[in-house]
Amino acid sequence: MTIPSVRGMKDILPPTSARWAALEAAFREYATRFGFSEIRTPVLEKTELFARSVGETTDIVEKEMYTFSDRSGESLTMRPEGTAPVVRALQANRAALGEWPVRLFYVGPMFRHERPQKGRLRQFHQFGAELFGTDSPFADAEILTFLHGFLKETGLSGVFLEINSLGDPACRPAYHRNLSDFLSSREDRLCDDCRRRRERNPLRVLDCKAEGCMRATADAPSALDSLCDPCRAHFESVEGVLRDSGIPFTRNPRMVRGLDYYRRTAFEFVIPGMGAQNTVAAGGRYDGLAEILGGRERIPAIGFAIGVERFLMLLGEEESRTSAPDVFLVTASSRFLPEAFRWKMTLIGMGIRTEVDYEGRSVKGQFRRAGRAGARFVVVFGEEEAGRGGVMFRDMAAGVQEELSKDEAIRRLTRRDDIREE
RNA sequence: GUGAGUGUAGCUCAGUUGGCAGAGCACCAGGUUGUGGCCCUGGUGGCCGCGGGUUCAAUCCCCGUCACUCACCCCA
Repeated sequence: MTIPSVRGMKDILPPTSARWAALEAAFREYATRFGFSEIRTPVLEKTELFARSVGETTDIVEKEMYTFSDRSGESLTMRPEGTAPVVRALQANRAALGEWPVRLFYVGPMFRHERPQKGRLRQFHQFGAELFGTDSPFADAEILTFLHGFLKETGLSGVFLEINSLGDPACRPAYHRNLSDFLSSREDRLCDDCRRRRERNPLRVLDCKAEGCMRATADAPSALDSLCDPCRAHFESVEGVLRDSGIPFTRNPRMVRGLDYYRRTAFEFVIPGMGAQNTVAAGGRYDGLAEILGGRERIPAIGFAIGVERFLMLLGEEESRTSAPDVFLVTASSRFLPEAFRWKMTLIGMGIRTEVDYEGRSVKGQFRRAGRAGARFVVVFGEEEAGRGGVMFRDMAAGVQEELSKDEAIRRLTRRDDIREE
C-alpha cells in the first residue's frame, strides 16, 4: 500500500507544473511593472496573528485553521491567508521597507482545513498584492486596475468585477444594528441557517441563496445607503476613477467578505456559471488591521488575492506537453552506453536537450521512444560507424540520415538554430 | 461539520441471478539479422480500496472503515 498525499493537498505534476511556473512568472513581471516588490513570509505564524486579524468568530479561525503546539508548547498556525503575515512583517521591518507608499506582492501556499471539492483545496495557492500607506481612492483604483489588467493579460475572459463599501467604524455599527432590526422583523421568513447568522453576522443573511431569504430581504437596508459622508465620498471617488479608466464593474451592496478586517472598499472578481466557487480573486481595504495587530501607527492599506487553482481552472486545460528533446542518442549495443552517456552530459552542458535510453531496449524500441518524445535528431552509435570513427546522424522530421564523423555530428547539433527555440 | 456518488491493470472504464478477472490506451517483443510517430501479431501486467459477515463459493450480497469526487456550509 503506497502512502497517499494528505487530503486536499495535491501534487502539481508536469506538464501542469510548467503552467504554474509560467503564470507565476507573469504575475511577478506584472506586479513589478506596477512597482510592487516580492515579500516572502513564513508559512507558519503564531496563532494569535490570525485569531486577531481574521476575526475570532469567522469560520476560518473557528474551524478551518491548521493549528498545533510546537515542541515548546507555543501555538502555531499554518497561514490561512496572506495579508496578516505581510502586515506583521511590515510592522517589524518598517525601516527596511522604506517610505510610504510600500507596495508588496507575494506568491505561495495557504492552508485551510475545509472539506475539499472542486476549486477548493486544503493547501491552495494565492498571488497577492498589498499597497500600504495611502488612503487615496486612487490606491483602491490602482489595485483594481492591476488585478483587472493581469486577468486580462493572462487571457482570462468573462470575469466580472463587483464592488461594495463596507463602511468604517463610524458608520458600520449603525448599519449592522439597522440590518439586525430589519432581520428580526422578518425572522419567520428566514431559513434555519439565516436565523443563526442573524445574531453572529447579519451581513451573511443578505448573501443567502435560499429563495425565501432572498425574497424576505429584497427590501433590506443597503450598506451603500448607510455610509457616512467620508466613506461615501471615498467610494464614489473609486467608482469615478474606475469609469475614467474604462474598467467595467457593478455595485453589489450585498457582497460580504469572509475576513473581519476589511473596511470601505471590498471587491470580487467573479465568473458566472461556476457554482459556489465562483470567486477567482478578491480583496479590499483594511485600514484598521495594523492597529488591530497592536501597532501604534495606523497604516491605511488595500490589497487583493488571486486563487491560483481557480484561475488555472478557468484558463482551461490547454494541451501543454513536456518539452521534447533536441536529440536522442541511440546505442546499437550496450557497449556504446558509456560513450553515449558522455555525449549526453557534454551536449547538455552546451544547452542541448539530450536523451539516452539506459534500459537496453532494441534499436527499434529506442527509435520508437525518440519518435514519440518528439526528438528532432537521432544519433546512432553502431559497430560499422564506430569502425570508421563516426556516427549515424538522422534528421527525424526530414526522415533522412547520413554517416558523419563525431566532430561533425556535434557541430551539426550545436549549429542548428532551430534547436534552441522553445 | 452535513448529504450523495464512486473505489476492478500504469490510465479510462466494462463485468458477473454470487461459479478460474475483461476491453481500449500505455508498456515490451516480433513483423524489418541496427531505424521512429501509422499498421499487424503476440506478450507482460490485478490482494476487484481495506476489515469483518452471509455462503459450498464473494469483485458481486450485508455491515463497518478508509480514500476520492461532487454538492451544502464557507471561502481564493
